[in-house]
Amino acid sequence: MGAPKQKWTAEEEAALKAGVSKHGAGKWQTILRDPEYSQVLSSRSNVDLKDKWRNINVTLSGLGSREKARLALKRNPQVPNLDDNPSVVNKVGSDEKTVEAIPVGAPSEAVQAADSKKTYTRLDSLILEAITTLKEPKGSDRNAIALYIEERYWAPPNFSKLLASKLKFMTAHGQLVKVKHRYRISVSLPSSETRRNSSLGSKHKDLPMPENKELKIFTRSEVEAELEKMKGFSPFEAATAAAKAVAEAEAAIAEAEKAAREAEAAEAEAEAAQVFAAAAMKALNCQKLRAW
DNA sequence: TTAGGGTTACAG
DNA sequence: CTGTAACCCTAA
Repeated sequence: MGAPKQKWTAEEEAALKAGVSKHGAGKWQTILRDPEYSQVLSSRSNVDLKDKWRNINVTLSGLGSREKARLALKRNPQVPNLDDNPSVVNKVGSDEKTVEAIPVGAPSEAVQAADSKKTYTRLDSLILEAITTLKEPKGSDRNAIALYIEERYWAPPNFSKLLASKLKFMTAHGQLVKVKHRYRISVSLPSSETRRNSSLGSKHKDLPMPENKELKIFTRSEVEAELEKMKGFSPFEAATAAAKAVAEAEAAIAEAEKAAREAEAAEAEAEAAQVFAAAAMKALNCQKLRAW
């Protein structure tokens, strides 16, 4: 009667996915309580979150005739809407500031959403989420984890390499348990301790836990949501949002590179951060030029 | 509160 | 008419 159907927006979906990445699937109340998401999801209940998450999963794995197209796109960058202009795609990592020409005087109210949506997600969280969601009694193998993340999120071309090194690292630190090519989540949560085995002795110098560093990983929905919002904005507003996003991406790169110097295990992550950031810049630039 | 099963509304 | 997504109900 009064309420026809409240379809989920891209923003809401993005918030949900981000929430699941951080708090884990099933912690709907926790996600809803998180001030970062409560704003976007204010009109949703915990049950709504649960249902939506189920829908996403069902559609993705259960071969909905609709998602088959998605599966086929695998390697293809997302956002089917705005097709990439081959003319603009290059020049990502190295040179830069394609955004310098952008007037930054635009009102900040436009970027409020970008502000609240801190998309800093750790690859660790994604891996844990994958294992948690897959719920395989014996654990999930690398391929299953990779497929999960690739389908649900946004994976770079060299993701396989990155994932392998990450899994190895997490296993070495006791976060994961590897048995016959299958990974399970270690019993105790990350908060406890990192099993500093003194008996091992050797030159082990108590690493500063490279895991503390945060990686910026966009989910498909997050990127889509951002672009969708920009479509409705004026060119100035869109440009401001794009500049902000690129700035964040560059910050993420700097962060990752710095960490890479401190811990050799972070090398792959620094590389990944560049790929993610590059793709984001490409997408945002493309949209920006369109609106301009 | 959450996980499932089931129902209704809407789009193709 | 069929499939999908939001919504609803109930058991654990």
